[in-house]
Amino acid sequence: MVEVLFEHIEKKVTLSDAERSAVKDFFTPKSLRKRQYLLQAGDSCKYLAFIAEGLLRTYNTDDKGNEHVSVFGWEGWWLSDFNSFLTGVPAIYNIDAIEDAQLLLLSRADYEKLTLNVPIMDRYFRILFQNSILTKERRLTSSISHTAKEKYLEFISSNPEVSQRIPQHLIASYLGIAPETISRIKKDLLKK
Amino acid sequence: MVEVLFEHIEKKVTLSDAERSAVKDFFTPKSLRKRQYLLQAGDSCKYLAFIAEGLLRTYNTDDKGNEHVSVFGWEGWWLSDFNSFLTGVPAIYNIDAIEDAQLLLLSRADYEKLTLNVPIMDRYFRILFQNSILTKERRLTSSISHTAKEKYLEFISSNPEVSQRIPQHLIASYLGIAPETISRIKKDLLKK
DNA sequence: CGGATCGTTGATCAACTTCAACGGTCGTGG
DNA sequence: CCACGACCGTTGAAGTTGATCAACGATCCG
Repeated sequence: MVEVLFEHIEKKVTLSDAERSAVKDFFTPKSLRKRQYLLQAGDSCKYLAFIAEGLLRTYNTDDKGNEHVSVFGWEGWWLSDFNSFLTGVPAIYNIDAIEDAQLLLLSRADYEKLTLNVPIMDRYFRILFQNSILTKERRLTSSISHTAKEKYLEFISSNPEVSQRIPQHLIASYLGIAPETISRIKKDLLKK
Repeated sequence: MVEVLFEHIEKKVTLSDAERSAVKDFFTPKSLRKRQYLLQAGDSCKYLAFIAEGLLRTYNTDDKGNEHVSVFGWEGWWLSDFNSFLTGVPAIYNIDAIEDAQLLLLSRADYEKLTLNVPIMDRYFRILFQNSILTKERRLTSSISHTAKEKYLEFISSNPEVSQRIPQHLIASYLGIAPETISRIKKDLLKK
């Protein structure tokens, strides 16, 4: 399981054997069943979770009781309520499993220790976050300037495999459009 | 001018004198007049720009010729077309000055050198990006789940001073709503 | 002074949401 | 092992929000 993690890390930085074994010790494996929570809003988010296998979602519930998916995570991604994780305030997001999952957890304290003891991990996370910013930037632009149809097509074409694994009403929630609208978009596409 | 930069850096990490003078050498000052471009779409983005003074915007122009502001930057922020900066591909964003500005530029090569020579700067950027992710996360949630009115109110209340300095049609563009809509929202608010 | 820039207002229109009802499929407990 | 309920997607009809188009007024600046 740790191999998935190293594989992912070594796409971005090179680790010595010493570093590799130092890194390994900070992580705790955890498995999650479908529908099981990793984090519930209101709790403090104790961990950064690396997904070795499976599919999860981060979502929040607004004042009117509507759920909004904000992130999907699958093999090779990290999830957490970052704000809660970093500052200790109660989480506003829930995280649960869409598919059974295998995770590697990193606690707040260990995150600090890891980046201090193994400086190259600062670099790894810096690069990771850099890429994450690019992704969010793109999504923001898309969310602001594209139609529902464009957003949907963009999503499935930039995530061809995972989009198959995610129920459509969750994709709708992620894109901020009504599930019925996706239904109609698909119908519309078939006509042509 | 460099003091603004150090002030900002030292909010996140502590620098030794040696580090401080090492860091300083990597930056080139540049001043920009109102309306002047820092970057034009199509060019490659050569620099990360730290804003010591002034106000800038990042925007792109879509197929229909509409401009979409994606980021505002002011004192203490960094701007660039990240993707272009990191990968060298032509920029899709324009960056120009809304107010006269004083910048400190960091080239791609120097960014690499800086983070390699002064590892604590990896940490600085890691923390910077961490925060940037939080901001974008929030904006994404807002953009997906809030009404035009809520987005507008959120923007001015979370950016009380700068929002005064930005023309309203640019705020509209940033929020992805029509300028007329902001006009009507304001009118509506006055009634109460 | 005259044009460019920015905000306002009114009228119309389109995209998408909401509400309601229905059909299919999956999984769990009797 | 079947039946029932939860879950998910689909379809139709009606309603709303916000965009678009057009015209106008104000202000700023060269």
